[in-house]
Amino acid sequence: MAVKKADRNLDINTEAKILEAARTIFHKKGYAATRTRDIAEEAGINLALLNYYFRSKEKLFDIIMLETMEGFFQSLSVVFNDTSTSLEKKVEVVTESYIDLLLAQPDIPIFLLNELRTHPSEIGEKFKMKQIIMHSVFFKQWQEATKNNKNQIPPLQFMISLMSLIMFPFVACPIIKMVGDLKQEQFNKMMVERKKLIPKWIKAIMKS
Amino acid sequence: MAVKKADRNLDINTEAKILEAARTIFHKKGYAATRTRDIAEEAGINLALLNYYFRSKEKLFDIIMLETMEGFFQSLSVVFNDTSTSLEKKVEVVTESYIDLLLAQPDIPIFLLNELRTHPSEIGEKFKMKQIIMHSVFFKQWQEATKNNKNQIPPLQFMISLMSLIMFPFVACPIIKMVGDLKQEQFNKMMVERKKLIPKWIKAIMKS
DNA sequence: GTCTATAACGTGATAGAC
DNA sequence: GTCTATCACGTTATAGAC
Repeated sequence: MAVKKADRNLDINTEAKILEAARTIFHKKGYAATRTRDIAEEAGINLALLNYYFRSKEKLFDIIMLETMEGFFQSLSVVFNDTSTSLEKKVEVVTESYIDLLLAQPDIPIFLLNELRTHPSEIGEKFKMKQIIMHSVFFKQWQEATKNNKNQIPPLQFMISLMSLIMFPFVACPIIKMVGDLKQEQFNKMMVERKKLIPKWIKAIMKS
Repeated sequence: MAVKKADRNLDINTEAKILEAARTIFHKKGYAATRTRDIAEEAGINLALLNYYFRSKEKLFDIIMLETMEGFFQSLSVVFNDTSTSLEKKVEVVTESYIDLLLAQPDIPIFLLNELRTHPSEIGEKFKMKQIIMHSVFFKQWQEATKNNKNQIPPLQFMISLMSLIMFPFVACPIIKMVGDLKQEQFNKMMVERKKLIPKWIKAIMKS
């Protein structure tokens, strides 16, 4: 018997509803600008229930922050440590998968960067990002590929540049839309084009 | 007659002291996380005095937001519209001047980007950034220089990439310091090295 | 588990003396 | 102009009925 659902959340439990709402609001507005009332309303439940499940705004935020960082760095770790693909292929895959990820969730980068800066938390420190990135297969391949260049680019500089080209446009989205006079749809189309451009540019940089 | 000064602000007027304090705190924490009490304390004055001079937190913020945007885009506008320099020189100058600017005030980019995203204000709209950038001498020179390339890079894509390479490292500073295990001093040194790397990379990209 | 009502607290803003 | 004291309000968190 089909049941009409005004809200697709009706079939999941309350805890999950609150988590999904918290994710949405925190990502969009950041910790300080978020009110627990907004989250409760977004979840379609009462404010008291939020504290019943998660004790406090801070504890709820920590959960969202942790899962967001995990989700964000997991893709990177998987691609970077694939021993079966070439360096060039890795650049293509990481570009494409991150642009797809950010087209779906464009608020993630600035959320993470802003909270890491303004909202002191030990969660950031737990991540062994140094291990994930600086000791990855990707890095060894990159050093191998460039070891005969006359001016070898420092690995960290290269890594930062790749991530800059992929992520910064999403961070600067409001300004880019103003400068280029773009609607959201046109912005997204431009980011899809970037999937092809970035690997090409990276090749050019590596040969320089 | 020399006067001892525990605080270099003692010799400037109260309004200027409040503005300087507001700039510091807003840039560091953003609008929502800033309390007017913090600004008053930083300025070494009483909370009531802040409202006496600026009426409200919002009005004070608008002043800081406006001057910050002006300062940030002014450099760009000047460099981009210099008719006496070549395209390559412009890339060098804009890279160097912006990296110097951000070494002195590293919080500016993420402050601007985060506030433009989360804090609806009409100030952002006042800036004719489209005029400044898309109709600049820089852009005309760039189109001229690349018109014979087989795959001409769209101007906006190019512009975004240049700005990404310069600004994103400052936005991602906390993560970069974690990944690379760097102290602030080492991070700054790396950014100084980037002044030479970025123009070289941009040349490589233009030839691709 | 879920709600209503309210306590407890923090923050922006003002009144009024000096 | 500058301060102390306080108001007014919004927000987090809890008590207690159901």
